[in-house]
Amino acid sequence: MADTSHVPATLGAVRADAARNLEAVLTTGARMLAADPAASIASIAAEAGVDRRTVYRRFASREELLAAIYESRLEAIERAIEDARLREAPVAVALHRYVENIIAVNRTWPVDLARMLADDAVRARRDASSREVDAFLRRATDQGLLRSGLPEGWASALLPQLMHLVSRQMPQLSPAQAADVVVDTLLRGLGTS
Amino acid sequence: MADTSHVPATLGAVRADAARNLEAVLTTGARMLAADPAASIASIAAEAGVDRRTVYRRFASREELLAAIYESRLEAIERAIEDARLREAPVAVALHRYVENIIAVNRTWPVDLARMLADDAVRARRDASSREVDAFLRRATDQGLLRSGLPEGWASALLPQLMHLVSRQMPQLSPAQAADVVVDTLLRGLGTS
DNA sequence: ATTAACTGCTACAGTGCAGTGACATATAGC
DNA sequence: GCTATATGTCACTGCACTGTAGCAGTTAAT
Repeated sequence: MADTSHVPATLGAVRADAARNLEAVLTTGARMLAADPAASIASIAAEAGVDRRTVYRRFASREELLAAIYESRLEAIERAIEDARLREAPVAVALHRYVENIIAVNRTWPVDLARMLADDAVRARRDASSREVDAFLRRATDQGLLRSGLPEGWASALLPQLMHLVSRQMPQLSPAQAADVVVDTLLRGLGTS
Repeated sequence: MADTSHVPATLGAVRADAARNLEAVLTTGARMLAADPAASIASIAAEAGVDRRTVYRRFASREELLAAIYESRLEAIERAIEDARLREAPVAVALHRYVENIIAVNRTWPVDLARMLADDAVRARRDASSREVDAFLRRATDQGLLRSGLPEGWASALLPQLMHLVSRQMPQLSPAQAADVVVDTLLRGLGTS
């Protein structure tokens, strides 16, 4: 699930255990920062089973660790969109596939992007993904899957929120089952009656 | 909107300007803590237009300030539930009224209760309110307003999320208009088809 | 007008966390 | 087994925030 492609090339040849540690720090960090954005590096390191100093050997600063975590989420989101083929696939298929993918992303990288939007590069990538989804939602509306006349931006705001909610609140559901619930609620709630 | 009934009785006779400052600190604090839960007392005081020391004259510690803010939100929620008459009023009426009230609460006290659930007293009050709403949702289901067979807890989780979303994301809508959107989405999404 | 309450300002100690350096130890790959 | 690489540990500095103290100035209520 997690990859290390955002790690500088000079670290490409790290040992297997080092790579494991790196991944543990990233995913554990994502989980802890989602629960408490002020989580200290010491607590993240402890939870990930490594020494605080080890984290600093990988990441020059707290800021860099956060950047790596958000980078992981951003990349996972971009892969999720690509895999769903939002532009070409039939809207009903693409919607379900996208939702299922994002739910998996939300569970692995539960961090909230909102805290990183100050960074222009992050914001640009997030906006690009958002535009992609917005375009898809317009296509869904044109094809009659969603009804028109809804408040501006309501569908765009509701969809991520539904996915976020089901990701956190319904851990007993598999991503596919959770996607069923989200899609059903969305299509009934915003669909052509 | 904001009251001071949670302030100890010994402060009941504060001067008018002092009461204004107190209210400013509470509402500004709620707004800033919602945006950044680690906001310092100094920054909250500055934003509220008072000295940091003044905050400490009202609240013995940061913890107490937070408690007062969450208390304000809790109380506002309880008033919102009472006013909606969830047990007696016709379900459609009660639902809209409740949603509209909570949206107003969310905009005045946008803090997330999740951070205070460690406190048993807070948790108990939140749970009591939640039970009240859950009972109402069951009544709505019995009367055919919501359909049965939905995943366990889905309606209970979705409703607050919809209200939260519309409170933050659609500031241009009045509470009544925002309530229209939420109720419409909820009833179509979870209603008897 | 007088008084009591309230506020602003400066300075201070205590604390926890970020980030760094040096050195000892452990381990994967040869 | 040897070596390079990665990790653990201790010890330190710097910084931001919490919480406290005293004093001077301001303002609401009588």
